Amino acid sequence: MAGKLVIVESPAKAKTIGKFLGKEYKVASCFGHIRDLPESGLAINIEKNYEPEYVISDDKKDVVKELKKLAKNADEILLATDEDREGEAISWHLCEVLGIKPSEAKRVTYTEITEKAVKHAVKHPRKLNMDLVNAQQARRVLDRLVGYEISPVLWRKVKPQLSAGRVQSVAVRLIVEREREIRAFQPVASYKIIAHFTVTDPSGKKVTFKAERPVNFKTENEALNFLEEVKDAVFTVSAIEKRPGKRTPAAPFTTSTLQQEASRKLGFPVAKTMLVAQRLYENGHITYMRTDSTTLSDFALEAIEKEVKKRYGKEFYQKRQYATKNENAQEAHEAIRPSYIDQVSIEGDADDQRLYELIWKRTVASQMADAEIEKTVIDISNNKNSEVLRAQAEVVLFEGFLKVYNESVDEESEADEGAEVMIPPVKNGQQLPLKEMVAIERFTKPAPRYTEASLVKKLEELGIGRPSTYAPTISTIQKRNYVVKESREGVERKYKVFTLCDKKITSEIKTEITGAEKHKLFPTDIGLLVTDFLMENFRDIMDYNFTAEVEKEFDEVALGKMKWYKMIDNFYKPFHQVVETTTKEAQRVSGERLLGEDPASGEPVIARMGRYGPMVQIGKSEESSDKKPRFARLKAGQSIETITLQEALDLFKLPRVLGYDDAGKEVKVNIGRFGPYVQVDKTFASIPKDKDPYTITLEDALTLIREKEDINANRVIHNFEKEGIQVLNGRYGPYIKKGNNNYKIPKDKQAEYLTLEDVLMIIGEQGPTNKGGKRFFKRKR
DNA sequence: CAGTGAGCGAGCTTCCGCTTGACTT
Repeated sequence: MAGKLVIVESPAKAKTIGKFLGKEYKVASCFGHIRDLPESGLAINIEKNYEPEYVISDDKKDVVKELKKLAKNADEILLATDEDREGEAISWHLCEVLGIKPSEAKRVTYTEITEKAVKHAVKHPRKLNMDLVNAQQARRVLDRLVGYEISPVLWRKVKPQLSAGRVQSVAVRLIVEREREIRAFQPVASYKIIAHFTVTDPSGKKVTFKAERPVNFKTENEALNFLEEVKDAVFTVSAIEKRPGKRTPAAPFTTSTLQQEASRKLGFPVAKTMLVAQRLYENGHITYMRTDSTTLSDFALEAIEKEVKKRYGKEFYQKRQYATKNENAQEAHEAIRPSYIDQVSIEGDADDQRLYELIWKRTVASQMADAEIEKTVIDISNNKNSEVLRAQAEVVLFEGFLKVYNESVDEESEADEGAEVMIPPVKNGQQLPLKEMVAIERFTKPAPRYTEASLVKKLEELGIGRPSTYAPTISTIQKRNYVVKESREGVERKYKVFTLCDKKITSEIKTEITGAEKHKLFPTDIGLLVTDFLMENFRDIMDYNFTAEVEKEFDEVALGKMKWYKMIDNFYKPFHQVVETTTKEAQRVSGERLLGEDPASGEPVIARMGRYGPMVQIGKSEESSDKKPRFARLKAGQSIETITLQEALDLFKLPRVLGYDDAGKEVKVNIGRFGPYVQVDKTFASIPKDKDPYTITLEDALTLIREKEDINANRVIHNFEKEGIQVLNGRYGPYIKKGNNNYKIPKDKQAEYLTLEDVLMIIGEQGPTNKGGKRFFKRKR
């Protein structure tokens, strides 16, 4: 049955468009890129104008087979991939694979997925834009050259298995530099003056409100002097100012802003946001979730107008167009919005519903009126000096979009000490009885550490990365162990408070917790080391403007003003030279730091990067003597750059013998590759996070060992020694193990009653579930 | 799973952007 074949990228989109076009058209999906450079090897022919070698990706073999079949039976093929650089390239790859001459390809694009737009689009195909395709090839080749030439340098000079890339290395640099800023930060103390006044409101009720000195006093002395001066002062209202203001709603969601808001409002990590959004998209609840555009289609605008007027009244409606801020935006999709605005809520689990609700509110609010605000500022003077205290309050006169949605901000503002937002009506010249005044010591704060979402925001501002890669980039830099997401407990800090009450001044020292962090990104030692190395040797690539600059050149290629391989050549020649000289001349780096002398032996104590991570050692291996240095690995949260001599020496308290069990065997505690553990004979038991290997009691350690022995005793269900096959109890229930391969036990069989014949049959029928161990899982990444 | 901190190694590791799977050592 001949017909027309339309190829789009996403299967969910194929379904929607298929409905619009009817039986005459077959709409299929190619699931994104179908070909790419092979994973291993450079696969770029430097001599032949950087000709890339493309292969069909393993996971796309079936897709391509299916598309070929459909193409053979079609009398017309329409390439309807996304309208951006990558989409154009995907269409070109489809041509190459399906045997279509690029000059004869029929390229279809539309900006809005409505029946009218799509039907019009398939009737008016254009030609393939080879300049745009070449800009994509340049992008792809550049990324491969950068990644696959710098990474091996790191293997030789720092540590095997490391990676570098145009996006990830800069992301790590941001975190490294922020951390160094924070470490170097010296808090500066100052004194904040807060006064509380009590007045009687018209109904006769006593109301207390707060006023502050706009600027803090620099020193304790100044603050105390001020309190002394005003001890007997009379306070009066010296000015009242009312200022109208307004607030404007935020633009509809892009991938980046959705990730930020879901993080702030719902506490989602970016990967979770994308997972949930994907589900909402596949179920037809929202538009595409990987987008850099804030544009709403005419269809959506109309629906939102109707919804706002119906739900809130027409004074709440205001039509708005949002220009996309990001210069790099490709705008192949709409903003992220509900597919059907009249659906306020959807079916699904709690996460689905919360994210949908967020998207609904943001979308609707974006087409609503400004909120009108009245800001009141009251100045309070006294008769003892010229200082002015200020009380501020905000009243919302008209809610506007705030009725639906209010965007959050990144930095949690300082905890307000019992602030009274409402100010009772007071008159100019009115005397105000002082209830209490405090001078409280405050400290300046360093720039905040990045969260996953605030890092995405920063990357987007720099034009680095794309909506489809923000979440994967964040997980890559964590997987490579350049960065860890952690919560850390703060430290106690003392601060002074002077209180003026009933004409007496009292002083007090209080403590607060400072520097506590929740789910923030911290660089690891290897992240610090690699960033320093790259900054030293590949400063151009690490420049925050590198991507923006090459993007300009990709644009030149896309406009046909420059040949793509010429552009790459201009970059590669000097770049490769740097790779060569760095490989030849750069020293191996280990971040070695001398901490001091071991008081017991007089040997030097050194912190450095070892083969298995950051470590400290006492003594050096000298060729002349056969004395061996002692080693210990750093604990989580410790860093080569900041560890002190004492902290380093403490690490050598392990391994230690806690005592002996009933049978007189040694109970040992140590920290291994997988964390702290207790050992008796050949039984190892991990020490759970809530216990410390330095302080764990013999009793607790023995309990852990007994529990572990129990598990071990129940581990082996059957052992067919001759055949080298075992039936074992694993983390996910019983399984069969032969050599390094594992096999599932069919659901209708009970592990206990399996005979050797049963087991052999299962092995014969099944492929191993893990394909010989590591490889299988590595590939999935 | 589990000590390590290498001089002689074999062979391997790695990028960024498009898109969704299939189901567990």
